Parts: sequence; structure tokens; C-alpha cells
Amino acid sequence: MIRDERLSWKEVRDQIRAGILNRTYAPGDKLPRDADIAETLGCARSTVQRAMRDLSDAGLVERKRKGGTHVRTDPVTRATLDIPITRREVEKRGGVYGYQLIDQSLGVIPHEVARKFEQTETTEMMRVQALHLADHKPHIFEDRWICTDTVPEILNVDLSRESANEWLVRNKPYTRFDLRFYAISADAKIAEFLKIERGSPLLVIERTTWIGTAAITLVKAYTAPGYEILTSN
Amino acid sequence: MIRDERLSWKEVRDQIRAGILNRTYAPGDKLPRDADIAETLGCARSTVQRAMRDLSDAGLVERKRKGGTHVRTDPVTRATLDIPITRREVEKRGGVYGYQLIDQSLGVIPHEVARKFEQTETTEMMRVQALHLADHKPHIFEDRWICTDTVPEILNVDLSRESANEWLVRNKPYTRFDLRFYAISADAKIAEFLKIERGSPLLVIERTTWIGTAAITLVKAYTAPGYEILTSN
DNA sequence: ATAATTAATATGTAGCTACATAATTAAGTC
DNA sequence: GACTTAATTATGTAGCTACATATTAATTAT
Repeated sequence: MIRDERLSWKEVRDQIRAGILNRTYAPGDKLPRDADIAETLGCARSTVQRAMRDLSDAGLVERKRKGGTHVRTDPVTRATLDIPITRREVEKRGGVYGYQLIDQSLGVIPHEVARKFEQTETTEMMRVQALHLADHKPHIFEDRWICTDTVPEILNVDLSRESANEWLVRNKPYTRFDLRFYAISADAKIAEFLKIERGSPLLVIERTTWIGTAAITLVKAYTAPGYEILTSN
Repeated sequence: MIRDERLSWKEVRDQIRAGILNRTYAPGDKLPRDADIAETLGCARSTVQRAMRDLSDAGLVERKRKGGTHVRTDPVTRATLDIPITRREVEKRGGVYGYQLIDQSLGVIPHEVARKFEQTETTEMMRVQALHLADHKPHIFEDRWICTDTVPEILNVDLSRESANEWLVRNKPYTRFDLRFYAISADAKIAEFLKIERGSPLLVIERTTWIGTAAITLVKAYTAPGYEILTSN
């Protein structure tokens, strides 16, 4: 308890950040070298490095070898989002989760899908449409394409029992993904599935995943009205 | 160039990750101690630590002192979002940025706003409504409350010249924030400002910021149709 | 002058040691 | 047996050294 003789990297980080916030170091300014800061504060360079990495991760400063550390000129709000599998999301809120397969078929992907997979040719993939329920009410309608070349096993999975969302996340981990949020107006079909009025505003979560460069799946999740995405901070 | 005798922490991370992905270590499983992994792979414990911290940050594993490292049972998609100031966002896309103050007034905040600021009483704050333009067309309509207790300087800022968005980000850095995305249907007022049809689906970005526990601002940014939020991976 | 090469420099990484901290487990104690 | 206390243990942090890497700055060659 009577320690605090040595500075922790968090204290160092906070001091540097304070210097940035109070304009000792203004946007664009160059900060002293790690070694100099270490000497000034009386700690090891490795401690300053740790602190700097955190500030760099948070988007506050930019570091370059030989170039030194600069305060970023265009501050950004950097947020972390956790998108769980839908079952977890519902259950964590204390709701009862339900799942319902609507349709499953093979077909040639539209150009738009090929583009999002970053591939040039349109190939045949599996299309899966399903409904996630929360407390027996429609929660998310998902429209998904699964690459049967990359994930041939999916052909033998009974998707009426287990959601593709869950099966893929558990059995086919991705190495890269792309997320996109936007709002649309519910068309007749989606309105019917979600049991809402046509024209209702919906938040869509679109996710594309790959293993290396091989496409896995592209899913558009049409969330029921009132759905919100929150940051995890 | 003939190095690669020593393992880098990224190689270590990738090996551990591979072990998780190929089910050598299934969800819920306990991983060996850092020291043991280090010995197995022939590197220092600090290198394993670095690798583990990365996996932990990515949400793949959970680490606890004495408890050890476990593969997370509920995989999440952890994404990082960068939300720049609106000017930057428009300019980065090569567009011409414009700004227009619509209304500025003092008033008592609604209960909903007080709740989002996590404070119990409703106090008086400044309300600012403004329009951000991209290529001379409405891009984002923002409806903002600014806490004049925390940010009294705002009373002397000419918000017809400079957007509150920009002024705050440059002059009043926050220490904590909250982000929320959802979709709404444009009401008459918003439709008029954004020059769109009433009932159009809109993506709303809502952000609350604090310095310590003191409220700074709450802004609802109503984005024009077609607006998308993308991850930065 | 311009281009190519070399030196200088700040950050990044790897390895080591020592100790701090948080949890869990084991050992006592009533 | 229930509760408290102490030992154990795995991760976390701080400090040090040495070298790697990327860039910029200086120097030399054309």
C-alpha cells in the first residue's frame, strides 16, 4: 500500500494524456522521445512505451520510427463494439431465445454479394433465411449467403435445428471480417417476417467474413424496430 | 534477413490462435501457463504475455490471475469503429463540407436526456440544432444538448461559424463516452431539414460524453438516407 | 543539382530478472 | 462444519539490456 514509488504505465499514460488535453502538446505537436519522457518522469523507457502504445491504440497519438510521436490532428472517437451471437444477446437480456428456419436453397449470388466478398465472379452459394425470436416475438430476420466452396460441411448441417449464425461461429472461425450498419425501410417480405408494418425503419447489420481470402459468409441482419447497438465501454 | 531464429509475439499469437481455431483448445478450455507455452515454443514468457494480451484484447481468451487463461465460451465479433468529426468524414471522401446553424437556445433538459447523462435532476443546458452538408446537400442533422455548467465557454462561441461538434472535440476532450446506433423514421421536422420525404428510414448516431462524471454533451446525429457506418479493419 | 549511398535516430521487439497483485487452495481455528 | 488466515500460483508490471526496423538526415558519387 505504501508503494507508489515507481510509476505505473497507466500513470505515465494519464500524465501524457493530461498534457495533450491541456494543450501542453497541441494537435500536430511532436512529443519528446520516449527516453526523454522516461528520464523526466523517472521511469524506464519500457514503461513509457507501454503507455504510448495505449495512447496510440486509442487514436490520440501517432507514432513513427525515427519520426517520433505526434499528437493526432484529427481526433476520432474510437469505439469498440462487441457483437455476440444472437442467442447470447437475447439470453443475456433475460429473454427466451427462439429460432426458425424460413428458407434454404442453392443459387448463384447476385453481383452485389460477389462484390462484397471482393471476388470477381459470381458463383453458386447457399442462401439461408431465418428468424431469431426473443420472447417468442420476431427479433432479427437474417438473410445469409454461405460459400459452399469454403464451407462444404454446411451442406450436411440441419439448419432447421441450429442457426447458421451459431454453427458458423462455432465451427468456422473467420480471420477477417467487415461490418456495416445502415437503416432501411421494411419491404413487404421483411415486414411480414418481423410482423411489423411495411415501411418501418429498420437497423441493418451486415457482416462479411473470410478465412484468409476465401469467402465464408455474408449476412444481412434486419433487426426489429427498437433495436439498438451500444458500445461496450 | 536470415533471422527468424527468435519467435515474434505475432507468430506466437498466431500459433495460439490456430490452436484455438482448430479445436486443440476448445471454447471453455484452459490453456497452458504462459511459462509453459514459452518453454514449448522456445521463447521468453514476456513474448507469450504480449501475444496473450492481444488475444485477450480481441476477445478470444479470458485471463485471470492465478486462474489462468481460458478460451472464451461465447465468441463475439469485436470491432473497432472510428467516428471522425463530420468535416473530416466529408472531406476524406473528397466532398465539399458545409455547415449551417439552425437554432441555439437555453432550456431545461427533458428527463430522457438527464437519464442518458446519468444524472437525476433536470438542469438547464444549451440546445443546438445544426446541419452538416456534403457537396451542398444535407448530410447530417444534429440535435445537441451541451452542459453549460461543465462547458461555460460554449456561451461565448459563435456557433454559426464553427460547429459545436468541432469546437467541443478540439476544446473539450472527454474522458468517457457512450455510443448508440438505431434507426428511426424521419418526422416532419427532420424530413424538412434533410430535404427528404417524411417517413424515410434514418440511421441515428447518438453520443454522450463526460469529463469524469460531469456531463459534456449529448448529440443525436440524424444521418441522411444511404449513410453507412463501416468498421475500420 | 540530382541521385544513390550511408549514417543517425526514435520507435519496436525479444530476452532476462524481480517483484506485485489477484485468486484460489490449503491449513488452521473456533 | 463454517469461518478465517496463510500459502500457493498464474498473470501483470517495472526495470534493464541488446538489437531490429523504419525513416529521416547527411554524405558522397554522378
